[in-house]
Amino acid sequence: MSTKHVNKEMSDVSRHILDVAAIHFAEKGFAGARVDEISAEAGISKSSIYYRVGDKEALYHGVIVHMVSSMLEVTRDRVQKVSDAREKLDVFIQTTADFVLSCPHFSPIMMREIASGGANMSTETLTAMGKLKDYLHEILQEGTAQGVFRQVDSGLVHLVIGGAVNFFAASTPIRDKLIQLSDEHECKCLLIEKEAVVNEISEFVYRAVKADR
Amino acid sequence: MSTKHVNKEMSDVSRHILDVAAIHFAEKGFAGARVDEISAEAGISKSSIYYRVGDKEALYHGVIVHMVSSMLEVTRDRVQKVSDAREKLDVFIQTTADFVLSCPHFSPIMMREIASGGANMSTETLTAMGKLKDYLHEILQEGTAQGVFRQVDSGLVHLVIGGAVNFFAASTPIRDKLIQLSDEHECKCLLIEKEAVVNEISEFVYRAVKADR
Amino acid sequence: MSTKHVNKEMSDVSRHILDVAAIHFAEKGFAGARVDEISAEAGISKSSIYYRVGDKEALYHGVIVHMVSSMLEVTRDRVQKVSDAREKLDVFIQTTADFVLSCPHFSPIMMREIASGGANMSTETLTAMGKLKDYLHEILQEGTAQGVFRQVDSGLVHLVIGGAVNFFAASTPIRDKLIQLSDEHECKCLLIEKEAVVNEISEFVYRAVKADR
Amino acid sequence: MSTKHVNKEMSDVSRHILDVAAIHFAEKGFAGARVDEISAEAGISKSSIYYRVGDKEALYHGVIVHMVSSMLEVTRDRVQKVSDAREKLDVFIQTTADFVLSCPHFSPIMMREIASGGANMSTETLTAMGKLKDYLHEILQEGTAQGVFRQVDSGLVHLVIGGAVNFFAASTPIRDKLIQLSDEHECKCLLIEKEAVVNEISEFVYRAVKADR
DNA sequence: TATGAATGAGTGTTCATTCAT
DNA sequence: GATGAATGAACACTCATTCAT
Repeated sequence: MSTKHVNKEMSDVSRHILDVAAIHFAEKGFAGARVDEISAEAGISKSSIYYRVGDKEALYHGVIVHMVSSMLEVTRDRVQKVSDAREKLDVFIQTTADFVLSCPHFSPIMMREIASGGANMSTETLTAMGKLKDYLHEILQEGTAQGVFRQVDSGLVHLVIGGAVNFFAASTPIRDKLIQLSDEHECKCLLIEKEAVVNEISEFVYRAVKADR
Repeated sequence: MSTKHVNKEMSDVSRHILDVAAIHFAEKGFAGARVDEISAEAGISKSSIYYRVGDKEALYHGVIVHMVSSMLEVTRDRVQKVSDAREKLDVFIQTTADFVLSCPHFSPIMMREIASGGANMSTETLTAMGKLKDYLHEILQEGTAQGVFRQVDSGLVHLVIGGAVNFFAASTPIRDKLIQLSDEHECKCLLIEKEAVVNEISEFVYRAVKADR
Repeated sequence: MSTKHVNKEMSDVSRHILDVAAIHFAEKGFAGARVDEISAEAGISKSSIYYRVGDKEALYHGVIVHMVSSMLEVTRDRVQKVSDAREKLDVFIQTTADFVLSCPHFSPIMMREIASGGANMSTETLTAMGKLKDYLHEILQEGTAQGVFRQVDSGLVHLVIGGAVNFFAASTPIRDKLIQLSDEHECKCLLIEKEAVVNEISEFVYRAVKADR
Repeated sequence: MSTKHVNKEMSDVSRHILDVAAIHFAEKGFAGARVDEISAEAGISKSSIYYRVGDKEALYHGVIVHMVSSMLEVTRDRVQKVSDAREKLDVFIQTTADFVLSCPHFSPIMMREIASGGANMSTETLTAMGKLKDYLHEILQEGTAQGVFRQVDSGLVHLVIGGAVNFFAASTPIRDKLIQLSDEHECKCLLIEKEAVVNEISEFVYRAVKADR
């Protein structure tokens, strides 16, 4: 892998390339994505992609690093603005969900990455993900100290939140297909209204972690 | 795609090929898996794979169909054996988790499949997955009718269970890497003992769906 | 580099591929040769070249190893047949020249290889070349012991023989161009009749190494 | 090919570019050399190389023309200073050797050029090389007239001198490798002391061409 | 039934060259 | 004069697939 312009501010062209690349990596995965297609869709020659960003691997890492660091930044900013533990948990979940839902490439890429055992994850990315888990850990610990949350494993909660939010975000096309297949019984679920679902997940998690009384 | 021997009993050789293929599809995804490598590892010539199973896509579908139908079968069998709604929910989660954890290729393959929007999922597979969701729907409806569960969206619960269990199963390598990176603070989570985690997830879900009083 | 069929008898197809490759490596060098052109000229698909022989580097090594080992074998056979030191020296030179002149790819490939400092020469090849030098060393030592040759450095003699023979073999096209350029004065040299040149070189070397009286 | 500034005095910058280029062409050949690398090592932008010197071919010709014309000039100057035929021959060989050994790029480039049949040699270069051969021809003719040299083909002698000197100069790295491979028997050759080798070659050639009595 | 051999259509990557500034 | 940016045209190499045996 070669990475270029690493410490410089990223140019608009590079940003555009990475945005297009993100779509392709999300839809087809690293191995399935085609540099030709990315270049064609970005309206930039293949050689220019190599000139600007580097090889396919650099493209992939550029996409992931940008996503994860953005998420980390957004989450930190928004969680810091509230003080109540329960509210913090809600904000954490809402922020996670907002980010994942507003950036449709995030879930597919992350889920594939997890599926491959983080084979292509840099330490940088892993550290950023670890920080996110640490935020949640602090929130839960604070809530437990205040008696609003029960003693609960933060890793597990993170798993549930991440799992639910990412599965929800990524499974939209599959759910659509499932709905079309089962026309006999009405769709009994609200999984269409995104906002409602996120609120439900938040409520769901709160109920699961709140102190027994 | 060509599929051969679809309705025949699958031979031991074909079974072996699909087992090896599952490992490769799980580790590298459809695009990343190599027919050469599968053939080499299975100890069967590439041409024989084409003769026995079909092309790469047939191989992939063979793997998925087998997995999903196995899961469906196992879940139905075990859920039928209990009668109490709460217990059924627990059995549903335990069975899901047992299956996912005992078949390490399941989560990676499914997560990639979801990430790609079910691009390679046959109607057969989708129907099977829909049935699984229906089981859960019935369990929850029964519990709600009995007053032990609150009114809750079954799609959402399915999402949470699937998300948590699959993320847990698939994220083991990444969690290991994260632990190695953060040696300063003790690992504060129990995410190592599989059985305990599954119980926690079950408890977690029960708390989230149980009736308010 | 990947090498295939290493220990097997080389098939006719592989032999043919290497023969064509030799021409291209001789004319254009390793970097300048094109696998596409070799494949086209050999009438064999590019993929088949990779299937049979391996990558470009394997192709190159295949060519070199075959040449050097052939030369070693031929030289040993022919030198063994004579007993007189002077005659041996003559046979050594004649054999070297015969081989180099009958295999027109040898000189260009060897000269480029020497020019690049043996960057692509395997130990196998180097050892074979070393053996050749050892043969000459023995011949000269024997002659010196018998009083027919003066005390002379075998490395130097090898250099002179190799240099002259290879320069002669490889410089034919350049000499032709030079002759065309200088039409005013008759070509004063006999460098057209190969056999005569080789005899001259042999005579030349003998005069240079023969004992003073 | 485009050549610029051909008739102008060459600037220091262009001289520097050609010097760096010479190293790369010597080490990797025309096809193997990289304009990027030359530009990077010369500390001059690629575009500037095109602006100053021209394309890759112009770079190559610039290097060769400079080398050959330098050699021609040096040889003429030094040969003119002596009058005795034998001494002239010695000076010719010494000058050739001095030039080749002091300019380490000469032999590799020339040997590759010969190997490729002079495919990239301009008439200018060929003429210069022809002149060199003519000098030698005159020297030998003079010596023959004076009865100190036997009747000998000047082309052949040129071949032997050129072959020996260039092979000696270019084969240093390979000889080093050969020496490392054969540690059991002492290195029986003096091919390490450059000056001695050149004297040996001169002696060698003299013995080969001197009149029989 | 089984496979070695062969290959077409990609696939990521390189590199000499150009051009606007 | 000088160069960063951009790219077309290769280029080595891969891989799923086929077919004669």
